[in-house]
Parts: sequence; structure tokens; C-alpha cells
Amino acid sequence: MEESIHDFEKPSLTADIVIFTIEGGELKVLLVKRNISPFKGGWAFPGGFVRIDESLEDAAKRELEEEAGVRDVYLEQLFSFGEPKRDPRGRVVTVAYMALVNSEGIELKAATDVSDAKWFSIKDVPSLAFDHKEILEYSLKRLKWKFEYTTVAFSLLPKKFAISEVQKIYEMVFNKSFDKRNFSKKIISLGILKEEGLRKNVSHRPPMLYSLKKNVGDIVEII
Amino acid sequence: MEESIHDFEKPSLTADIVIFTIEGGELKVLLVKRNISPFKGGWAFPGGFVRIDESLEDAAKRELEEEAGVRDVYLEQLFSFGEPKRDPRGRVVTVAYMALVNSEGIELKAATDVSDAKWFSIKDVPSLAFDHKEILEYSLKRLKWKFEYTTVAFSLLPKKFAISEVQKIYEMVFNKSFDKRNFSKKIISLGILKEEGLRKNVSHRPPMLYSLKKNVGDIVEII
DNA sequence: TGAATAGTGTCTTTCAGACAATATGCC
DNA sequence: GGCATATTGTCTGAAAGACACTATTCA
Repeated sequence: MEESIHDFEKPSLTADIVIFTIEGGELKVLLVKRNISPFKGGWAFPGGFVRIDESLEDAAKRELEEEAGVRDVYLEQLFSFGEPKRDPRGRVVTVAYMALVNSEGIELKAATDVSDAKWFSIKDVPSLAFDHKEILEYSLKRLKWKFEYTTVAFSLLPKKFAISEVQKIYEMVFNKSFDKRNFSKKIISLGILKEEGLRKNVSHRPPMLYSLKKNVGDIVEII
Repeated sequence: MEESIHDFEKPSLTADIVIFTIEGGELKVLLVKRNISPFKGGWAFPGGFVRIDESLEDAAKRELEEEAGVRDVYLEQLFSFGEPKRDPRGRVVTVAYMALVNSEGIELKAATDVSDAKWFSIKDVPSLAFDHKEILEYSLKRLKWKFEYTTVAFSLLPKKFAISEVQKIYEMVFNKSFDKRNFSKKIISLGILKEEGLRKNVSHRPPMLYSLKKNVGDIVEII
């Protein structure tokens, strides 16, 4: 006999989001300060309960807008975390998402920011509430993977960017440096970039700016 | 003010599993026939409600044993599906898993099988209940990805296997054929296999058998 | 002309991919 | 010997990686 939908006590369901951005030449994540128990005063990823009539992705998008003031950014489901004891309040399963926000989006965010939220460099993340450390580690692994095999990196950059900026974010994520000549050769040979003219108002040789071509398939081997 | 765990109606939570195996030279998945509404009489992936005190992975393992009679097999969380209307009974979010069972495990399964479950060739899957077609497509994408970059393929083979058997399952999953010389050159050069002597009782030249070395890291570029 | 960053070419090595002949075991 | 399958090597072309000098803009 098949089990009924009413036979079991239900866990609560939340969506948590690891929001990455580049700021001041560093890879950062957004954390919010918890103002109630448990982990009161501790830092955690933005998140909240999934409403009964919204999809998981919609919940993530709602949180993204409520807590970071951004929309229409790269968003990807990562993993669901459901250890029975992960939340002291009771059984709470969370669906973790990862979002990539570019440095243009972040200006908007700063204006909208009313909560106690703060960007932390990935090298300087405080201890986190719940199992959010595990979520962070998972997200970093996924980010590297995605950087290697897809064009998500460009989601962290403004529409027009210089090759050296692309290289910088790759060096940040992989935590190693690449040869300038080989890197630009590789990126340009992919055929996914469009020239957008020279950058203005810099006090040195201005770099060519590029944008990501429309309709570039998601999967391209990058590095 | 932070939201309370009691403020929201909770969705039901299930775990569904796409169980892959190789049988008769074909890649197959296990489907169970639904004997109650909705989709009564239809085929779906094995699955069930996550108990309030078990982890997501434990729920998947339990289903795996209850419905397929296997344990200690390769198991990986795929994705959580949570469209509000995906289940006509109400709000049900499912965490999809993928399991890989080798042809030795499958013999056990046949003995334990008491439910109306059946293995379907991937080329011959009937129409599926709920959004299980989407789950199947997702799992096939993930399977290819994993075959390309990790050693999961060996989970579909018995402990000792011939190179030609490895090649066959790669050809199945990628749906194309590889050159025998290049394939074995590549697989052997990875340094992840141990020779186990010749196969016995075959009426032609016997192949060398190999096993996967212990402690082989998960990620190795295969193809 | 000095400071700062951009842009570019060659060589070597490695790896993927095309390609076919010989070896072994059993009947 | 015939059948069935296993095993093995070479060549070519493409891409990765090492490596350093010249170009441009502005102050």
C-alpha cells in the first residue's frame, strides 16, 4: 500500500543563497547577521522559508531581491542539505543556491541595503551559523568547476570588460596565476567575445573592452 | 523581524531515485508501477517520503534497499524539484538521487524483488508520472558529465572487468563508438587500474581483467 | 621621458585521434 | 586451420604551456 501525503510529519523547507561578487579585487560573499536565536548574532547566508505556492527557484529569487536587492542575476541550485540536526529549532531542510552578481549590480545593492548584511572576502569569512560552512565549501567547489567548464565567470563582470579583468577573477577563484599571453590567447580563441572599443579615461595604455556574445552556449571548456 | 519556523505551511518532502544499471549490453533504469492515484498504473522512479528523523541521503538509501534490494552502491544527490504543481496531491518537493548498480548487484535485486518494478532500457522508457521525465533527462546529463570527468563508470561494472567492457559502457552512455586502441591507451594511462589476471572459460583469447585501484580520487579526466 | 598597463609570437611538449596488423585460446 | 576476441604502435595535427619584448596613453 502506497504511503499517503498525510502520513508523515513534514520538515520545514528553506532556500539559502551564496551570493558571490567581486569587489576591490577580491571574491566576496554576502552574509547576514542573525538577530534571533539560534545563532543569534552569528553570520549566515541569506535565506528563508519556501512559501507553499512558490517554486524553489522563486524562493531563491525572492530572497535575492529582499536581502541583496538584486534581480536578473546568474542563479543556480547547488545542493539540498538535510541532516536532521542541522537546525536546533527542528527539522529544516535547505535548498542551497549560488548567485553571481557583477560589480555593477553591487552598487545598486549598496543603496538598497537596509538589513545588517555585509560582504566578506572569501579569505576572511567568520564562523558561520548552522551548517553554512559546509554550504560555503560546496559552493566554492562548484564555482571552480563552473569556471573551468562554462562561461559563468562573465556574470561576475560588468557588460564590458578587459581581458585582464577576466584573468584576475580566474586567478582569484583558482588561487594561482596564469600567463598573460596564454590566457588571452585562450579566451579570445574561444570566439565568445565581441570587441567593444577602447576603455576611456585611464592614465595608461587603454585596454580593448569586450562583451560576451549573445547566445553563447553554457558549456565551453575555458581553462 | 525574522520569520519563525511555525509561520509557514510546509511542503511534503520526498526522495526519488534514478537507479542505473547495465543489463544485456544496455543502460537501464528501474521504474515502479504506481498502484494508487495520481498516475495510477503509470510508471515512476522509486521514491517515498523523507522521514522526520532521517537525512535525505538516508531516505534515498532506504528507498534503494526497499525498492531495489541493493545497498552500498554509488549514490549521488542530483537536484531538488519543487514546482508547486508538480504533484496533483498538493505541494511536494522531491530531492532526486542517482544510483549506479553493477550487474552483480542486480542479481540480488531480482531475488528480492516483490513489487511491480521493472528495468527499462534507456531507449525504451515509457511515459512517466509527475515530472519524472525531467528528472530522467537531468540524470542522463549528469551521468554523461560524471562519466567524462570521474571514475563513476566503474560502479556499473563488477569488481573485475575487461577493458572492452569499460569501453562498451562508455559507448552506451555517449551513444557513439570509440577507437579500441585509443580507448585502452587512455584508460590504462590513467594509472587507476590494477591487473587481476586473465578471464577463464571463454572460447577465444581471454582478456586481461582489471580492478579499480583503492583510493582513486573521484575526479580524473577520463575522455 | 617615465610610469603604468596592454598587447603580442615562437618554440616545445603533450595529448587526442586516425589508422591495421598480429596474438591467443578454443573448437 | 578457422573463429572470436585481445592486444599493440606510429603518425599527424591541435592545443597547452614556457617564455620577454614592444606599444600606448597620460602625467
